[in-house]
Amino acid sequence: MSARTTATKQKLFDAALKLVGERGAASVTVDEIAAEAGVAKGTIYYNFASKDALVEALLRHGVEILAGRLRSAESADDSLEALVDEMLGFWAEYPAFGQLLVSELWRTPGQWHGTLSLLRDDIVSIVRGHMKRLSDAGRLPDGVEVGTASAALFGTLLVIALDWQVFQPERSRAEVRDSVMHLVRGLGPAR
Amino acid sequence: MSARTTATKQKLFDAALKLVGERGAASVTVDEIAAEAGVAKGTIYYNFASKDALVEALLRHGVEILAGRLRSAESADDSLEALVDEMLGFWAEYPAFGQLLVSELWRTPGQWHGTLSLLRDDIVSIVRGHMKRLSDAGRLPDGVEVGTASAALFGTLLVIALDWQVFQPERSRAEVRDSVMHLVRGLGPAR
DNA sequence: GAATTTGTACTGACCGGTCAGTCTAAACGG
DNA sequence: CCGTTTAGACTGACCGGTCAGTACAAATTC
Repeated sequence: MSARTTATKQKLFDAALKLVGERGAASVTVDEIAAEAGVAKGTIYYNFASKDALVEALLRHGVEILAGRLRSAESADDSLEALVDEMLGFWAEYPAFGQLLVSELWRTPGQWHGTLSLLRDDIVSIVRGHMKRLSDAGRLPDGVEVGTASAALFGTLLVIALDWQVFQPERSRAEVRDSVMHLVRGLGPAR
Repeated sequence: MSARTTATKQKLFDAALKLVGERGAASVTVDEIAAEAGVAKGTIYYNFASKDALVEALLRHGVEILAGRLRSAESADDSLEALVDEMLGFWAEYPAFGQLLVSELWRTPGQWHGTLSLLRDDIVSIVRGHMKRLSDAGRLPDGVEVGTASAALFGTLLVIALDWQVFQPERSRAEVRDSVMHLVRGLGPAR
């Protein structure tokens, strides 16, 4: 794949992500994506087999970036705060990807359900590995089921990040991160 | 409104909820909804001004039910467990409504964003009232910001319920509820 | 000169919305 | 009682626009 096609695909990803995240995959037209990317419609069909294939590639691409970030964040600082912070940073940078993901991930017989299940597992298993390591090091309280907790943490962070972006954009990332940490460790009855 | 139209609207809500939840509002056709409800297409337009209006009515209807449940649950048992349990029960009963909500709620300039913001506030404020009462009674740890926490709790429960329905349907409601409570009060570093 | 992109024009299936007409049960009049 | 009218609810064929995908010749890039 030449550098030129890579650049074209990148433009298409950016454009598609923006539009699809905002308005949903089904209601965005291929012509709009082409216009937003500043590219001819034919180019889309030269690079992708169909509109669906473009969206699927977009999903894979996004998850790849997120997975990469989580892995490198983990090697830099293995605390739970660091993981949460990195994920919030990703969602802040690609809010449209969060919107896309959240609106497709739990659609039972959706066209991307198979793909998305696998992608979800990618991310959740990274989180799980992270938490497992914390747990083994005795840095998590006893009794936390790592599998359940990591799936829940991923979903929770996703919606909290979206809520932040959409309904409370004035809050800072650090503030949100602290709220999450606080929520996640402090909401029990007074002790 | 006659009993007949009420029944028709109910059939339309059921049909629309099923299809729209599964496949998304934009990709479900009015003909499909009519067929699923066992009703002629014209009937839909007799009862609702447009496809959008139908979906909007559906959103209001669903939130009304949820709000009613939360209010009555609160009067029966004011613990946090009871609130969580009731909400999980609602999502278990209307999974398609959860799918619809999650895929539209955070769509920034979406056609239903205005309506949805208000509906979200309805629910969140019920949760907030509930938590405020717990907080005043000294049954929450100090420092919990009730506003933030209630929005986060609502979103968190929504995605956890969806994840439960879609990816881990074999788990029982009580089991999920306990995980949530555990997550929400126990994930901090070992103390 | 091969690969990629462009621009424009086109097709055909699909879909939201319309509308003239049907059905039915209740109200009315004799 | 019984024919007639009225009104609300419902029907489904149809129309017009939209949109994914195709076609292709010319231009651009490597």
